[in-house]
Amino acid sequence: MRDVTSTPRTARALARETITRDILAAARARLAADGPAALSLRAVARDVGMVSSAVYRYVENRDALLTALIVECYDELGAAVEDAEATVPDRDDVTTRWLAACRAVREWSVAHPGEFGLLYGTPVPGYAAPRDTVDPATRLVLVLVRVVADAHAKGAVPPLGPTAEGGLATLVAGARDFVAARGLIDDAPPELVVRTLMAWTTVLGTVSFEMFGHLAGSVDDTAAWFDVVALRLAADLGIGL
Amino acid sequence: MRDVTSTPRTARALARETITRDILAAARARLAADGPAALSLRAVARDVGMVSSAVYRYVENRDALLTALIVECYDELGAAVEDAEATVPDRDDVTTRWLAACRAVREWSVAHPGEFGLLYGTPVPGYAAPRDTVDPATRLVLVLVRVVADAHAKGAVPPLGPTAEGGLATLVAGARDFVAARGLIDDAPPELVVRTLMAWTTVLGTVSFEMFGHLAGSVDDTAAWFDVVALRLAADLGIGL
DNA sequence: GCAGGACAAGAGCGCTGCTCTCGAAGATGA
DNA sequence: TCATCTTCGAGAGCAGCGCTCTTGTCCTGC
Repeated sequence: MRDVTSTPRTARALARETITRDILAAARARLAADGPAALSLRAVARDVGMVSSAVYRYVENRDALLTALIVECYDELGAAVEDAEATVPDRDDVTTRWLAACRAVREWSVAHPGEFGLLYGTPVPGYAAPRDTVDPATRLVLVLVRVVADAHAKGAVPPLGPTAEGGLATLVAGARDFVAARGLIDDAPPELVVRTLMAWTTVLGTVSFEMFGHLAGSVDDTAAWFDVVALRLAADLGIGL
Repeated sequence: MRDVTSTPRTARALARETITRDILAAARARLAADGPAALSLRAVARDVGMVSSAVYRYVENRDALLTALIVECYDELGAAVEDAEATVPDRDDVTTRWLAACRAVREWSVAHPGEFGLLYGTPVPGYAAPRDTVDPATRLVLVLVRVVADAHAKGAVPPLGPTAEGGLATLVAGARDFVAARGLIDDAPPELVVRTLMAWTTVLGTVSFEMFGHLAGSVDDTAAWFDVVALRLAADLGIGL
């Protein structure tokens, strides 16, 4: 976002920076309050004491504002999960590290429902997430993968699936390249990759269900339910007892 | 929706019925084309050749229109899954029945992205799904539960989870009541209920990931990926080989 | 046949995203 | 220092939105 090419920090450039930050902060507050679809550029303009046309000096359009918010939220969520996982003292206790990371995902989501909807809900109508957003999105997944990779290095092996055909490797080729490129596991067992991807899907699905109200009537104590799910996923991954 | 109390089918009542149907159909088309958040009452009014205020004679407001569409979509999806599961000839082949039902969920969703977003995506801003929508929503889940119940009756038992504490029963009390009230399994094993709920979450999570683009870069052949997931879920449920 | 009700259309309110113009203020080169 | 050039904020305006109210017309039940 900030220009690297040592721009002279004139009064104008400084003002521009702070005002841009203000606009983003106001938009973030609106997002938290009303949800992504109701985010109105005019409303954030009023919040920062500007007329709507003036904010177009700082933000290209509504979509650009949403993109900036998406990046910010992915980053915040990723950081929260990183912190939660990193503060588990016993680094050998992979199950606890897994649980801590998963819990952090849910807790951030519960605390930020509007932001969650922006990240993982229905894409805003005409809006297509640009490339800038995929990188911050991986930050969170990386934490989970790292935990699984550590467990795998310690000898944990997931139970084999029903059809252990060779085509599995090409099916999840993208995901395998992803972990290999980051030096986590090279030549990861396809079954492990499949199970990790499934687990991540279930984690987010569980949070989604809770956030969007699809668990109503089936489960009351959603926090306890989430823990049960996360622990069973750990077992399916070959982690834990 | 339709009045049961034998309304005299005068020309006016007849016209009212067909026009209401036209409006719903137009709204459905708009929903499929533009997604739920962009559904505009004025646009559907134009599509049916009316002025916007005239539509309010037939639809209370935008939320009511959305509710009607939600019910219609849940019903359509439920019927599709029911059909797919029912046409599996070998009723003893529970795995195939499970796979057929799961595939139907994905295929309907892929064919109806806008509708999927309405059902399982971010709730529309000020909109809260009324009670009318929860019943049609269960139709689809019921198919999956019935398959699991049949497998259970045949002796299938899911692998025990990591912590088989007694609290599990109260945690999923709502879901157990749900299946008991419909005479599927009374006194269902909590572990089975947990596993079924988890499986349903993963199925929808997988479809969600595909629909909302979170699988991009990890998996290319999403249809094959879905089958792999569904089969592993069957295994985790104690169904299948 | 006539009164009452259903209906379609139009105007209007306040909101939205976004564009264009204009005057003021800050930055910059001669 | 001063003229120029750029940036900025405000305002007006366009087209669209959900929704309400009024008006005139047509249909239906008595």
